Amino acid sequence: MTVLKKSFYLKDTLDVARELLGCVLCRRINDEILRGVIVETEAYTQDDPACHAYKGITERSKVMFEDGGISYVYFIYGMHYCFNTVTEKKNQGCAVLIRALEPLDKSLKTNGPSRLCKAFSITKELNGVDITTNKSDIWIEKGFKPDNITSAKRIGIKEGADYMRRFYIEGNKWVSKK
DNA sequence: GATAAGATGTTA
DNA sequence: AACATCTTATCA
Repeated sequence: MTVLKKSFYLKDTLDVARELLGCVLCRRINDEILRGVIVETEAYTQDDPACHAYKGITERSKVMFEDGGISYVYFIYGMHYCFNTVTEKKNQGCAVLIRALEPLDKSLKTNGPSRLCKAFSITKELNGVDITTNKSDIWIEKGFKPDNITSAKRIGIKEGADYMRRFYIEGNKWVSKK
C-alpha cells in the first residue's frame, strides 16, 4: 500500500477531509500494525470559531500551524483523546478530525473520535509526529475511493455548528452517529 | 493561582 | 440525563 505523501495534506482542508475517506489509518504498536479504514471526518480551518487554532497559536494549537502531514492529538473532557491530521501549508492552522474507522485485522471499537484513539492507543505521545512515512508509529495509506460521500453538520460543537464540514461514507455502519 | 468549559463516551 | 475527571485558555 502507498503511504499518503506530504503533498496530499498541503491542500484545501475540506478536500483533504473528503479524500481521507476510504484511506487506511495505520498504527504500529511494538511489532504489530493495526489498520482501519477512515469512514468519517470533520474539517477545521483557522477562520472557523470551532477550530482550536481560531484564536491563534497557543501551547495546544501550535502543531496546527506547522506544515501539513503531521498529527495533532489533543485531550478533552478529562478522559478522551482525539486524533487529527494537520493540513495545508505552514501557519494556516487547519486540521481534519478523524471521527470513525472501520477496523481491519481485528474487531475493535472505532466508531467515534475518542473510541478509535483508545482502540489504537493514540495518546499525547503521538502529537506532532510525521504521518507521511511508515517509519513513524502512525501514518495513513491510500485506500479506495468511496462513491457515496455525504456531508453534514459537525458534532459536539457550539460555534460554527451550521457549517457542513462533517464527511462520512453513506451507509457505513461504523459512522459514529445515525 | 484560580476557574470555567470542552471537536466525548458510558451508564442509568 | 447524569457523570467521569483534567487540560487549556482566560482572567486576576
